[in-house]
Amino acid sequence: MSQDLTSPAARDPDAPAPATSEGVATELALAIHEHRLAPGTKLSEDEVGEIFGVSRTVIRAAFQRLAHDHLLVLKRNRGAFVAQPTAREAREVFEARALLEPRTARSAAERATPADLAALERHIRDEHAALDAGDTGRALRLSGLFHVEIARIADQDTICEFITSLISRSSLIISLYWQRRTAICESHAHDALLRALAARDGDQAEALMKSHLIDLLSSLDLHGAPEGSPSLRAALRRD
Amino acid sequence: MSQDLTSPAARDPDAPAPATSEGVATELALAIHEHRLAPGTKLSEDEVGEIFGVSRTVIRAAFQRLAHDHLLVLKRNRGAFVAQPTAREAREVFEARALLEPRTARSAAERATPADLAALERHIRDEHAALDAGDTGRALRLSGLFHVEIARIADQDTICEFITSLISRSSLIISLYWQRRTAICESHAHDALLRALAARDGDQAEALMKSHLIDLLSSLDLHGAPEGSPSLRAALRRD
DNA sequence: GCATCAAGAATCGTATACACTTTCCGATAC
DNA sequence: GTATCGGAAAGTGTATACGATTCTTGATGC
Repeated sequence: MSQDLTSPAARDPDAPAPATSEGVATELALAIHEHRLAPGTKLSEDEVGEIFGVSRTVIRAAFQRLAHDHLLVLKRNRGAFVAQPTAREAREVFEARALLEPRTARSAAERATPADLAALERHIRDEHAALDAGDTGRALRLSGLFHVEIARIADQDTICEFITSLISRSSLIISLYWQRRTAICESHAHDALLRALAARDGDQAEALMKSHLIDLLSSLDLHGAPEGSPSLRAALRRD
Repeated sequence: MSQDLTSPAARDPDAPAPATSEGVATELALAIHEHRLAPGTKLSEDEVGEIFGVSRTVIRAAFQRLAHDHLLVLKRNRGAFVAQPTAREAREVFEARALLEPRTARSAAERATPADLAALERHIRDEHAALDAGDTGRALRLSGLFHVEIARIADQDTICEFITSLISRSSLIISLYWQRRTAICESHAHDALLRALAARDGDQAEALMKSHLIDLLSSLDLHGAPEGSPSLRAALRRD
């Protein structure tokens, strides 16, 4: 429906087919994160099932998983829609990140191995490359993965899971509320974080992460209506 | 299987039937929280479906939801088992609670209305009553609900959701690792928290919550093998 | 007597079928 | 011309059926 899940860019031709609910969920999450599926888009079970070559049973399981992560909203007897976070929800997500991520960055600084640091550096390089190539969707996703990687380094699975979920939602939030005028992306903040981690400086890593999150939140415009096409359509169709 | 989901105590006879996956999930979660379903117990789809009078389709959805909350563990082609949190997982859950709950208690202190305080007081009364009645399962569940209620008062849905999930897991953890010798339950800590909230004292609420969580964690025995029947059974049956 | 292996039963994974709800669209009344 | 009502179409909710995997159990060989 309107979005091209079938295009070569959306589905890797090498991968034969996910065929599993987890695979479908991952694929759909990727499409949402990279903004190929716009907030408010309705996902039909039949249609998605046909695209992935599986029955509605598998699709429904994938939808349920994504709904639990707040990437989709399920409306009984009406279907699944890509979530449209409200301004309030956006503030709450960043509030939660502010509670979790700074302390996690400190732990990461204390535990990071050379391999970890190399992985982070690679993330930053990829992010810059995507930006230069003009692929902002991919750049934003990689930017989020940088945060997830830090949480992983901290070696706290439970907190890492929460942070992963929050960053996943942040991706949607940014696509709705990002102010284009601040074109200078936050890459420098990630560079500084990496340096703090490499220096094993927990204090600085915590402080940097804290201010980075504040910067991120302040770069959003949470006062006006959400950006993009959905605002009009959603208003008219009252979903 | 072994546990009595069919007993009057397990299923309210007044309620005709949940019939929905959410209802089944709630009912099963309650049974796990009150330790009527022991960690490691296998839940058969057919059996649970027959008990609740619905098909496996509904049951599977409920299982998936509970697995996402770490109350169940799904093993492909083998079935659903009540989770058995490891000592490491227990530490992680309390680590996450330590990051989230103190600051949330502060917010709650700043926002609590008289109605909120009354609800908290009621929770404490119910908890004491359950303890006096010897129903420790119910008492522990109410003790957890006290924390959830504080998160709800803080009016942060996202964080509240995380805390709810963490407390849900804590219930399982406590059932596995609780040391019986500390019989004096934590009721006094809740009383003190309530007083801090009533006094609008955010600083004290935050401090009290922090120390309360430390006390809780230290009352667990995370060194030996998990308590209760599962330890032996699990060792023999190597799940 | 013990281990190994195979056939059967039990259970899960997926697809399909049917019932019910929602939505859409056209006809009718005002 | 507008609003309201009714029926058809589309889509979701649930149950059932069938294939695949795992577990059990009894027989066989060493």
